[in-house]
Amino acid sequence: MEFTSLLNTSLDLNAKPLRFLEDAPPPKQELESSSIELGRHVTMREERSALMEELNRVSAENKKLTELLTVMCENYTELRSQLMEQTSKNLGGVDSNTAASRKRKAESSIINGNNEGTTNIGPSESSSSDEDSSKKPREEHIKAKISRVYVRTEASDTSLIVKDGYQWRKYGQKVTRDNPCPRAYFKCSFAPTCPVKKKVQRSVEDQSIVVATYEGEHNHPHPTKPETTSGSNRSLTLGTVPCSTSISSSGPTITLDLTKPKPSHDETTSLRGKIDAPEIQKYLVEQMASTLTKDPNFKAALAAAISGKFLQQSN
DNA sequence: CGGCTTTGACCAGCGC
DNA sequence: GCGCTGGTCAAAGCCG
Repeated sequence: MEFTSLLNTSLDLNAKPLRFLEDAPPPKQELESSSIELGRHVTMREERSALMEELNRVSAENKKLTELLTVMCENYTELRSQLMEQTSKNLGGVDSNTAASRKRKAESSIINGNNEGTTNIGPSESSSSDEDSSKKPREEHIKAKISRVYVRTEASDTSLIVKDGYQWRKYGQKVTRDNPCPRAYFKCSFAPTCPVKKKVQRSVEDQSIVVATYEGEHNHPHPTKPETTSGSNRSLTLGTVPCSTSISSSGPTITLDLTKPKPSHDETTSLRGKIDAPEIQKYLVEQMASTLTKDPNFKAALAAAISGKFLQQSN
């Protein structure tokens, strides 16, 4: 998703820190000398009021950022739903042979270096696509249909259920060699002919993260009503809006996936109210922070921006 | 009673 | 060829 086309995500480091440096009371030594110069006219009350003012400004900015995040999520939701509709229109029928056939070799080449075995949660595990980009077009066809979703749940929650709005039927569970946590296999049961499969397994390194791997594309519209997976409410979601971070197979893009279950027209409006709930906002911020801090690209960009600002300031 | 989950058995790919 | 492994099948049991 092209968030950058919707929002200016550049780091505006001038916003807080520099203004803070300008407005905030000077360091202790300077404060002493300046207070001497000013004849001790700077009272503690003035200092406090300045701090309060700064605090209010930061709070307002925080609120503004929260609203920005909400808008961003809504835009993403809308775009994704549009994409899903277009995809379902263009791909009315999906080649079921590729989904049904046992293609362990091709699959392992796709999954290798991704999450299998290493289970690195972060952008370094961008999926497979880069490694195999020089290989056969058939693999490109397959990889286009494989996506990965990371969902943070409680580590104590042993259920491998990821609510995404679709209806899934569990057809198997297996303990794999690389991961002591069992892997669950699901088929889409919303439409009998739907070839989509889903594998759900906990991450080795962080058991609070559940990795859901989707294979294939739904050949039916998204259920209008949010479905509870397998009729169970055991999965950890926030009300009816399961929030998850997802890393698509098409690249290392990190997205905040709020489309599961995808809201319908009237639900889109109600989504705003759900997102406005404090617990949702808190969770969103946590998810965002978690995702961003795990992204080396973000860290590098942040470090470059900060160092750049320091250099600029020193000059 | 229908749909779902569980779980052991089976199958196929892969490496040695 | 054999063993290991991941993926799937299908019977049995559970549940609303």
